[in-house]
Amino acid sequence: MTDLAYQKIINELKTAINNGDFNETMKLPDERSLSEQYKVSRSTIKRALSVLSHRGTIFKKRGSGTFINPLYLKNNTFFKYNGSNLGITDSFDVPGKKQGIKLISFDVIKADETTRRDLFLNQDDFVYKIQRLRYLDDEPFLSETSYIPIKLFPDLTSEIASESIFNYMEDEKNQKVTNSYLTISTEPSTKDDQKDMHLKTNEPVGIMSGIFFLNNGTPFEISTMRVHYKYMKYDTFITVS
Amino acid sequence: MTDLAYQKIINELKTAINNGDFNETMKLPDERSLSEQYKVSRSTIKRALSVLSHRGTIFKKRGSGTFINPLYLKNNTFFKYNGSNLGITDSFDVPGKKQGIKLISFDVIKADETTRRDLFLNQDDFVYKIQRLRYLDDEPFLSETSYIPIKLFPDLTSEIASESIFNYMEDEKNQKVTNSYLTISTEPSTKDDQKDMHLKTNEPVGIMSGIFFLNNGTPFEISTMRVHYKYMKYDTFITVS
DNA sequence: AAGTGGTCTAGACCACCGC
DNA sequence: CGGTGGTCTAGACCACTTG
Repeated sequence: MTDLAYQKIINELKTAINNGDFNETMKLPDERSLSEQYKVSRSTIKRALSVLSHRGTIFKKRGSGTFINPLYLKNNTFFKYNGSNLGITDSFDVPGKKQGIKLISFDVIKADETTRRDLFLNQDDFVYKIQRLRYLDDEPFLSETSYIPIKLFPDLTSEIASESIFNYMEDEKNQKVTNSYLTISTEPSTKDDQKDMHLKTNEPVGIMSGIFFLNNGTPFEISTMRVHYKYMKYDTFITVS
Repeated sequence: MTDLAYQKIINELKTAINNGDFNETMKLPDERSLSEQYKVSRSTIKRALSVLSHRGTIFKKRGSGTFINPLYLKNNTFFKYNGSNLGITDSFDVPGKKQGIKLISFDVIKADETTRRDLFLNQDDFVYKIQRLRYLDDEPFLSETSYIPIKLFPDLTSEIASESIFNYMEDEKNQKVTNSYLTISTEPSTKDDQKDMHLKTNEPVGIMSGIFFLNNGTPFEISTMRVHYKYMKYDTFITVS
């Protein structure tokens, strides 16, 4: 998949951590040892550890060592950023459950003012409006409304929209979605939510809404996702400055 | 405040960007030029640019150059944690509203197994258990349960706990909370939530639960916050790899 | 072909932790 | 004090974009 040294080390360390290889001490080998072990410079080790640290997998203590973040091992979240794909399909990958997508609607409309602003469009640009319902093992858990400029993806079809658009972009068009802004919030469920996701009247939805960008900085998609509250779990690791 | 080269460059570039110095082309000077200009190695420039890129301030295009993220200039509210404080008091700062804290309980208890593991404690370590209710303009909006090891803060008092603990740490003890690992989720409100935060039975709470770390990597506090759904808003910027 | 960012090295020196 | 992570250097070579 990748032949970069630091990526390879990231993956191997992640595997080792998930494997429980360091569970006794919760501590990783020191950087100089890892450098010898993987036969790379200490800088490359630092780079790999830095990525894992920003993901919240590990944290470092100057003078003491590098440790596994205990919360990472709890691993009880549904929305997981796996380090290589920002799409929902991959982010909500639940082992042992099969994902499905049902296309609810697929239209081309004139972008309204807000959409134009967020996607950097001109007055007369058109966008696809796509509504989809996502399933885990035939259980609906997420309802999604997306807007994509037609000029960025003129040959998008309802067939493509019935599966993972991001994966199609990446596999077939060699374009990658590399950045996203998301705002996470929550609301009581609407009647539609209750019908779509089999919710009781007192059960809420999580809302994830934001913009996705291609790697050249072009805004690609606006999306609002309404998520069954039991599947609404988002992990975040924040570092000041 | 800091005398690190890469931090200084981050701040100077940020100022220049906010100043509109690069607005004509939306492009920053190339790395080799910046390296000469700031009289540091190219690696140090790369480090500074990398931080700004992860914050979403800029993005880089191999072969082309480094560009300002247009969204950064358009809407600064996305960058909520670019400031310098992870505390709730500062994070939920709503202009024009006054924050208050009501201390519900303040105890010292023996840490249970999970707490011990998460805070890296020994068998017989004790922790403060602190329950607080937070207000905006006399309207309760967040209920918080926290655990802090007594050995990290032996002189913590109920008076201090009645105000911002993070600000006290920073101002009086010169210790800074620099990292947090939070899981965000949502649930129907409980009877207690409804009473605490004046919620209707169908109105949910947002839940933010996780660990806060000091800048030396020591886990400082475990916290679970139940938030009135209208105040539950979390912004994220994600960059692949 | 020239210019730009990406990866990686080998090593120096500093700052902090715990014994 | 020894061991750990943090900062920074000077440079080599690679991969991609653009004219």
